[in-house]
Amino acid sequence: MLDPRLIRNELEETAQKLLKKGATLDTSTLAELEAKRKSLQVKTEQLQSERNKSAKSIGKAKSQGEDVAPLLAAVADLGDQLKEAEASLSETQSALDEILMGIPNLPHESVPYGKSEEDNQEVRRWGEPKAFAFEVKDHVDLGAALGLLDFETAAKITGARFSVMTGALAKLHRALITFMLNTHTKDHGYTEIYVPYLVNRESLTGTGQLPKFEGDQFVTTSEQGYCLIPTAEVPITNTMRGDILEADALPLKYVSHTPCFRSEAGSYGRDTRGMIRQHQFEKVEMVQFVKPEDSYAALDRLTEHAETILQKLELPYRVVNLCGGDLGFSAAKTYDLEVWLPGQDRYREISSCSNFESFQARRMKIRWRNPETKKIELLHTINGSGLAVGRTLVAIMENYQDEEGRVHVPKVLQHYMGGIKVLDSTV
RNA sequence: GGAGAGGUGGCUGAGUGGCCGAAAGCGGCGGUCUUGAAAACCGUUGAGGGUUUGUCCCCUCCCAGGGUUCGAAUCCCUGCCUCUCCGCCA
Repeated sequence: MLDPRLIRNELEETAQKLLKKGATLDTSTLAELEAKRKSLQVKTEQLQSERNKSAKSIGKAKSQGEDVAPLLAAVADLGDQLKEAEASLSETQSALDEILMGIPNLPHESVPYGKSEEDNQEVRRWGEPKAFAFEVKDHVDLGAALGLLDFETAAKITGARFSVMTGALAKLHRALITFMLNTHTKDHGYTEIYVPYLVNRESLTGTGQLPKFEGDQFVTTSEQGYCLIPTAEVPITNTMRGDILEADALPLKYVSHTPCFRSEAGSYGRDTRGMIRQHQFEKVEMVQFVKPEDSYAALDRLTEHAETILQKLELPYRVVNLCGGDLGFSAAKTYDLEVWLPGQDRYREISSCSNFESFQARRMKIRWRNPETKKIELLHTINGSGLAVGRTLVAIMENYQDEEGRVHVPKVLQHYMGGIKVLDSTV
């Protein structure tokens, strides 16, 4: 959520900034509602004050044994007036809140202008896409030939956009998770955390998936209406919901492996082949709670932490600064890591590292005591994938294939694989 | 699933209709003392919002949402959560 003060005092400038993100504000409706809220609030508080005063004097009179009947008569209709005023105030306030909760975060000034993926700005590249002396296969063909990756069976069990992995491929998938978690906990100072995979609606509202993106979630029909997490960002960030953190506890850095569930509504026909876009996938996620002044430096560090995984796996990638139009709802700035996929002859997103500034913290009331101002202030949240495990597996399969259709195991993963160095039809 | 107890400020914990935004203790902060520190003593210390930018006033908040009442932390209803015992279970 944006600071309501921006809507009150800097409405036009805010609307202007949101254009970069491709969002338009209905400024006249907002201004109207805000004016209404103001007058209703003043009126309501006046009535409340009156009620408090009269209640107090009645109490005093009663304790002195005076006749309170005339006093009671004087406030007879106050209750109804107050009830009415409170009702219209809360009505106006919720109308305002509903709009406010649907306004995306403002983009940081360093975010480039643009409408889509095409306009993202390449920041840097690492590694050189390998030149293959043979016709490369994509991961689907490689996996099928090895007999380790099976989409038909997944479709039978469940439906489209699911996969079944067996044997050494399933093991490699698991090895990746352990490798990533170990790297972030040992080398990058993150605390591993295990969280629920079903969350309530407050949590999804806190990080920004609700109310606007209900259609993207898998909602259960349980009594509580729990939702499957679309990313570990949701449960991890919400661990601190409503908390006030001490300055010396910051930054807090958490890493977690969870499955992620996404309905992929609206992506029909995109990436229908293979494991790139699934309803269920594993992800290792890093989340940090940081002081506002540190958040952009922390975003750079966190992005590097994600890059480290790709570098250790020796997978070529590039970093892009997302343009305004491609930026997510809650993000002020996002770096995407895109890994080279020989099967597609292009770079594909494998991690998304974002600074949300105080946008999520305001929704969740996550605050800290600032020793300098001696005040309680909102902190900043940042997070990033480190990495999307399924896509990393795809990248390994395609980048480490050989002419015989075998897949070599990256050096850093070999000791997680119990000595298996090559995935061929015998493993 | 059955039975019971309970949710109060950073923490512990008192408060069963008005004098309660809330005792007391701990913690935090400031001070006295001290070469410095500790101890002791004194003082201070919740959050959000409105109005105003005048620390002057006002409002809201004692799990959440309703209700009763002139007046609710306190009474009633619903929900959520925690704890104890029994049952069941990975």
